[in-house]
This record gives sequence, structure tokens and C-alpha cells, in this order.
Amino acid sequence: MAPPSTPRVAPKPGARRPRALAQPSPWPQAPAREQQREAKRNAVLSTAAQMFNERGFHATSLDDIAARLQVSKPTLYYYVKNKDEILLECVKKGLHLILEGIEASRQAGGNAVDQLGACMQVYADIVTQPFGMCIIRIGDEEVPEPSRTELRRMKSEIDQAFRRLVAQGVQEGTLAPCDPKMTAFVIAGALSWIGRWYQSGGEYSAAQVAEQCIGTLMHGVLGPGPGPGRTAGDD
Amino acid sequence: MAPPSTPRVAPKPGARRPRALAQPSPWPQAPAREQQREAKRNAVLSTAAQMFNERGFHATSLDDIAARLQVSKPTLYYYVKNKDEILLECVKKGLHLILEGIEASRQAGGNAVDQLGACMQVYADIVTQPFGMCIIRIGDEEVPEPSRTELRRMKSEIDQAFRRLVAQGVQEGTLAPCDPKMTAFVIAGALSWIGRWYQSGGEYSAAQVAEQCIGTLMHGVLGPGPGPGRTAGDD
DNA sequence: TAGACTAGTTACTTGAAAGTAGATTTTTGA
DNA sequence: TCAAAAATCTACTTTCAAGTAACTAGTCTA
Repeated sequence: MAPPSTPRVAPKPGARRPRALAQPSPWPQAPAREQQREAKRNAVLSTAAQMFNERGFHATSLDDIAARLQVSKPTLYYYVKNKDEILLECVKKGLHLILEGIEASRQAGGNAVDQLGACMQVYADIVTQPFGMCIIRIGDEEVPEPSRTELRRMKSEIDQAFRRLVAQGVQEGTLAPCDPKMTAFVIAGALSWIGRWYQSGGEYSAAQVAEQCIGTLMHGVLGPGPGPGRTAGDD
Repeated sequence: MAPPSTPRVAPKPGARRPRALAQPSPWPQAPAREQQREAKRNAVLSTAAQMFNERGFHATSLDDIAARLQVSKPTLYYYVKNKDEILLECVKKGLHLILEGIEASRQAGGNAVDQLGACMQVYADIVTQPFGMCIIRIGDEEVPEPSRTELRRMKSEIDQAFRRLVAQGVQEGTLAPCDPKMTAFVIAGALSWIGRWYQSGGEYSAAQVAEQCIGTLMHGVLGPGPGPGRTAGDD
């Protein structure tokens, strides 16, 4: 953002051109400032994300966020447009993390079950982190309209990825025949629930929770016995 | 409120005492009135619940609720103490419905799996209805403190019921050996997710969604084949 | 049929939090 | 050492929704 075509102050006409531009280096100067700025913006977002997760979006005022960062409220406005933008960015960052993870899982190859497992792992992992939690804990209604659609699109993309893998698995024969839509839904639900309740420092580590959830989803809760369980008798 | 010590109109001094108090009947009179009042209060709550689910708690003003009921805002205050009470009551009603359903399922008897299945059915069902949806869609943070603990207690009660049934099932041998805590968690997550997305009038009926989810939870997503399925220490 | 209680209204106060204006300090480069 | 730009502050306005006060119309009953 902050395109160079929007200078705060018009350059003096006729002044000699800024010396800095006289090929000082192949790199654009002052990347340090920009980096700092970006770092601070990120601090705003991640602090906000944490507080949203702790106390909810509406219960978190900009003054609260500013206080935790030990700055004043107007300073925040130097880095973000408004409160809604903060929210939007937090959720978007979470969604991007998942999307990237899914992409990586797919590129890692393997059969559909392997890829599905990896994706579940990614999902469960991200959802225990601040930005990822925002995806789960912040309802769509909180996001005002132009952005809401964008978020839904991204969420749907994730959903589609899961459905595709499930469908593939069914075709491979590694997954039980099912409606991929509903199965993807169950998976997303169970894993999202982690984000709703998980607190770091609790009884289980995030990895443990993920592993157990994925195991249960994969194998189901029924016993292996020949009784009411899955038909195939095994061990 | 409106204690009798704050009469709207000052009683004439020296007036004779109210006749109504002269032992009118062994029963408190006017039960019809009371019923009407209760019905109206319920209308307030259920309208509120629907609107909370549609637009979120904070995006729903009391004026909005009043408008949909075609009354003015102060009228609402005749039936509830404040906005938080509305929220609290909505969630509580949802939780009570589930608790009752669970109790009924248990009393219906059968082995642990049967009971667990019935409870899952109940849970999925309630969570697609207005009060039940509130449980899922309203975060704990929104509820101010004295009540929050109460709600958490009720939620924990539901959780315990599921855990107990799972543990029983494991002992019976009808369920696969597992950590009941985590398994109950997965079940609750997947079923709760229904409440997050379900909209009546969509592609599937509530019953269909419930059935499919429960099936997937019970049997897992993996195929019955001897491949990467149940038996092996896989991945 | 009075008069007390019920149910509802209009019009207000209040408070909290978002967002802004404009001054001020800090940094940086020459 | 100075001036311009960046970064931050104090102090304000605005907005919106919760909640209240105080009046009024209907209704039941003795």
C-alpha cells in the first residue's frame, strides 16, 4: 500500500532533484524504514488478533489495543485505516496461512489420504494460532459487506480443497464412499472446534490435540468389533 | 422493577386501603394474564434469538428487535431486564433443550452406542433451531461474568454426558479405545459446526445433515479396506 | 363506574467507543 | 546544526445504541 503516487507533501518545483535518486544503489533506498513500519503494522494486527480471541471483537476497543502496545489510539490509525480493516486483515492472514499450508501439502504429493491428512494437520495447527483462531471465533456477521464476500470466497476455497481430496480418496478406494461435501464439513467442524477451545498452556499441546482429532476423524468412534461397527471384520 | 413504593400516581392521602388485598381467592387471580405475559416474553426471546443468529448479537439493537415485533423499545424492558438478559436466556434455553434431550436419550435405555447416537441426534437437531444456534454462534466473551460461569457450567454438563457415554462405550467394547475427552470433543465440534452453517431451506434438511454427520463420526472417513484403514499403525 | 393495575407510548439522558484535527516530538540526511 | 518528513501525542467531535422518565390508553373488578 501507500503508493508513491500519493506524496504527503508536494515537491518544490524547480528544486534540484533529490540526490538520493542519483543511482546510489541498485536497491531502492530506505527499506529499513519501510520494514520498521511493516513490523509495527504487524504488531498492531497480531496484538489485535490475540485480544479479539481473548475478549471478542466488540469487547476490544482500539484504546485497549493501543494500551497493550503502549501507544495512543491515534497511532494505530497511522498503520491501519479503521477497526474493520484490522479485523479483516487478521482473518485474511489466518486464511492465507491455511491456504498456503494446503498448497504445500498438495505439492508434497502422496495419495489422497496422505494429502488429506497433511491438510488436516495444517488446519488444526493454524487454528490454534492467533490469526487462525480469528477465522473461527469471529462470525461472518461482524465483517461488513464488501469484505465479507471476500472472506467467504477464501473459506470456500479451503472447503473446496478438502472436498476435492475427499472425492479423490473415495475414487482411490482409500476413503469410504461418502458425500464429499458433508465429509469435508465434518472434518472442518471438528478441527475448527479446536480453535474455539484450545488455550496454549493447557493439558494437551496443540500437536496432541490435532493428532487425536485427526485419528478419531479418520477411524471413527465405533469399535472394530463385528457388532454395530464397520461391517468388515478385522483383527 | 417498578416497586410499589414508586407509584406513578401518588395515592390520595387518607384513601381507604386497596380492596384487592381483602382475601380474594386462595389462588392468585388472573392466570390468563400471566400466560399472555409469558407468551409475549417468549416472543421477545425467540425473535431476538433469530436476529442474533442472522446478524450477530452486537449488530442487533433493541430497536431492531422491537421493530420486528412491532412495538417500541421500552416495551421490551417490560418483559426483560436488559439486553444481556435476553442473550443469557436465549443461550440458556438452548442448553436446556439439549440437556433435556440428553436426559430423555439416556432414559430410553439401550447400550452406550445407542444412547450416544441418540444424544448426537438431539444435539444436531437442537443446534439447527434458533435457541440452539445461539449456543454455537454466540461466543462466551459476549456474556458478562456472573452469567458466563453459569453457561459454562451447563456446557460442561453436556460435555460430561458425552464423555461418560463414550467411556461406557469403550468399556462395552462397542466403541474403539480412545480418550473420551478428546472423542467427545470431536463429536461436539462436528455437530456444533452444523449450527454455524445450517440454514433452513437449503440443499439438505436438518435431519439429513444430522444423519450424515453422525454416520461419518461413527465410522470415520477411511475406507474399510485392509490398506491404510483401521488396523495398521499407519502414517 | 371509579380507580387501580397493565401494557404500552414518546421523548429524553447517558456512556462508550470510533474516528479526527492539529500540535508536538523524533529521526534522518545534508 | 538545521529543516523536512515520519511518528506520535493530546484533546476533541461524532455517533449510536442502551437504558430511563414520565405520560397515556386500555382493562378488569369490586
